[in-house]
Amino acid sequence: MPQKLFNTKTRKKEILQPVKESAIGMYVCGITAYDVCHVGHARAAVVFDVVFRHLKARGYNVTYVKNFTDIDDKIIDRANKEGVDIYRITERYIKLHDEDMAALNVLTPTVTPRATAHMSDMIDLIAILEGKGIAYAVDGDVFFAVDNYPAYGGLSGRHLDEMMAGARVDVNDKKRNPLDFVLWKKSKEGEPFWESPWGKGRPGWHIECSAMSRKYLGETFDIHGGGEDLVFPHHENEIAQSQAATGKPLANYWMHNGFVKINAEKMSKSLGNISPIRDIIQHYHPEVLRLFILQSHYRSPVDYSDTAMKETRTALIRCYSALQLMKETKDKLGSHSGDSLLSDQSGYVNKLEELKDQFNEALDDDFNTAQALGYVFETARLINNINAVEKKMEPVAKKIILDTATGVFSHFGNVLGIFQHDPEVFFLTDRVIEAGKRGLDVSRIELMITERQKARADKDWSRADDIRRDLASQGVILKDSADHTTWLIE
RNA sequence: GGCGGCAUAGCCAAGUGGCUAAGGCAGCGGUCUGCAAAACCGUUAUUCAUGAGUUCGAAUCUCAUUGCCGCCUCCA
Repeated sequence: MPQKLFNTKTRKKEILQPVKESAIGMYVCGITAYDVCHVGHARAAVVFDVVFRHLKARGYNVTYVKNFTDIDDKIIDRANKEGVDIYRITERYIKLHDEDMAALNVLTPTVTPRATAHMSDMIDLIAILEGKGIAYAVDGDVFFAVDNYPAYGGLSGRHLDEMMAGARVDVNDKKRNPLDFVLWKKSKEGEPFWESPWGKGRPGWHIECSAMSRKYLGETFDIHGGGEDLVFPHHENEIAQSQAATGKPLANYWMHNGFVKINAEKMSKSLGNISPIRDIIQHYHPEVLRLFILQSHYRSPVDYSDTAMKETRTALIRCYSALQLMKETKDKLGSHSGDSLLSDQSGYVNKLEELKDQFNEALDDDFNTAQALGYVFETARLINNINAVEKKMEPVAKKIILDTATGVFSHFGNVLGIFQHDPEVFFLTDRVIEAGKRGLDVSRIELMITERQKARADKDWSRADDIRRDLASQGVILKDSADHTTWLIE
C-alpha cells in the first residue's frame, strides 16, 4: 500500500511520490524561543515525530529539519523586560524545549537549525528577490511585493482582491501594497542587528524557513509541516518568497496539524489556560499525553481536559497490563527452544502478523494513528485472551506466540513512541505521580500492604479486608496474586 | 465581510459508496478469585444533526436547514 497524505495545497489525500526515490525531505516549523512549550507544541511535535518514525519504518531515508526561531519581536521584548540579551532568552527556552521533547520521547530531528546562524543564507535569498524586482527596499526595510507574484494565496485559497477588502490595513507608509510583508527589518536603536546590503537590521519572520529549508533540503523537497495556524500567512509567504526566487515548487506536500483546545475553549494567554508540557507531565506520565494526542486524527481539533487525560491513562494502563502479563508468562515458560508450531496455534501467529500489517496500513493512510491504535488495543486483547484461554498449550508453541506478540507490540511502540518502558517501571512511575497528586505517602501504603500480607498468610480475611477498604478509601487499589500484592491508584 | 472545517452510542473517537458502523472510557451480566482488583467472555448505535435528492446501494456524494468551531493580527 503506498503512503498517502492529505495535502493542504490541494485539499486532497494524495499518494506520496518523493523527489528522490526512497528518500524524504521534511521541514517542520519549530518554536519561537521566548517561552516554555505548551500542549499545542506537544501535539505538533508528537504528530510529526510519528510521521518521521513511520516513514523511517517504511524504509525511507528521512531528512527531518525542524528550526528554532531565535530572533523575533517577542524574544526582544522578553529580553528587554529581563534586561538581558536575546541569547540568554533563546538559550534558556531552547534548552527547556529540548527537555520537554526528550520527556515526550520525541526523536531529535536530523537538523535543528537556528535562524541567527543562517543570516547570510537569508540575505542571499532576499538579494535574489530584490534582483528579480520582486522585493523592494525602502529606507533600510525590504518588502516582498505580493503584486509581483501572481500565484500569491495559492496555499490558503485566498485571493489578493478578497484579502484587500477585509484586510486590517497595516499602517505602514513604506509598503506599496498593505499585504506586502517584510523580508528584512531595519533595526531600531538598541535592538540586535546584523549587517546587510540594506544596512543594519534583522530578518522578517518567514524568510528563515525559506533560507534554511533551501540550504538543508534543496529548492524543492517533499513535506512541509506545521500547525494549521501557520497556513496563512507564514507558509503562504514562505511559498511566495521561495518560489519567486527559484521558480520551483517549495514543497510538494503540505501537512498541517489541528489545534488543541483546553476544556472546550481556545487556548490563549488572555484566558490564562495555557498548559505547559512541563506542568502536564507532573500530573501524568508523558506517554499518557502522547497517547492522548495520537488517539485523534492529526487534522482534527482535540480538546484537552483532565477527564480526557484520566481516561487515556486508564487506556495506557490497559496496554501495560497486557505487556506485564505477557512478560510474566514468558518468564514462567523459561527457555524452551524449538520452532515446532502446531497448526491450530499458528493461527495466533498469523493473526498477530495481520494486526501488525493493519497497523502499518492505517499509518500509510494519512498517518491515521487513531485507527492504528484500534489495532494496538485489539492486539492487547488478543494477548490477554491467549493468556487466559490457552492454559494447557505446549510451552514451545506458547513461547513462539508470545515472542511474536512481543515483536509486534514492540513495533507499535517504536512507531508511536509509546510503550517504551518496562511495565514494572511504568507502574512505579505512575504510582509516584498519582500518589504525589493526592498527597499520599508511598512508604506508608507499602507498610500497610505488608501488614495485610501477614493477615492474609494467617487467613485473617477480615483484617485483610479492613486494610484493603482503608486503602481503597484513599484511592489505592490492591491486586493480590498467590505470593505478593501489587497496587495502583485509581 | 472573505476563506475553511466539524456534527457518528452516556463520553471520547475511527470509518468518506457495498462484508456484522473499529477502538478507548463508562455501564450491565457471567467466568476467575477467600473476597476483591486485573483479565477473559457476552452485552450497550437497525443507525451516523435535520429535511430532500442522486444511486441497484450512502454515515459516506449533491442541495437546503440547524448548531458548533477555526483562520483572515503574533500563535503549534
